[in-house]
Amino acid sequence: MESDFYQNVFEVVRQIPAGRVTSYGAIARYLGTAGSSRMVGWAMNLSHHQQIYVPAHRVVNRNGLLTGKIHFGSPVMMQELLENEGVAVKDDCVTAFRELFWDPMIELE
DNA sequence: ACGTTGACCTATA
DNA sequence: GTATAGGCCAACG
Repeated sequence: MESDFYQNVFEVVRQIPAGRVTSYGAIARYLGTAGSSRMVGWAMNLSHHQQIYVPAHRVVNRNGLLTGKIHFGSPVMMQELLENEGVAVKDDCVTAFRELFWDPMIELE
């Protein structure tokens, strides 16, 4: 099924442990849609429509920048959520992003 | 139906 | 290491 792509994205994002962050490209690559990372972003956009809660705040871009904070309703909500989970965020960027990076291809293998 | 936009990434200069 | 260009597929107007 084609829509499985989104469901898979939501599932992977849901598997992200608290205090951890990942990138759209990592998920896209894990799903085999490497190069089309934008689709992951669209999936996140639909995540708000999902009945289940999707920790989209744990998903950031390759630079660790909170690009999608605007889509959370409040630009500070995403940062607050991350800080609440123990993720240090400065200037809308994850400080220890490299340390907190969670790769589904490695973690989930 | 066509054109533009978008929560991005990789490559080249 | 920074800057610019291209590519990707789907949804919105």
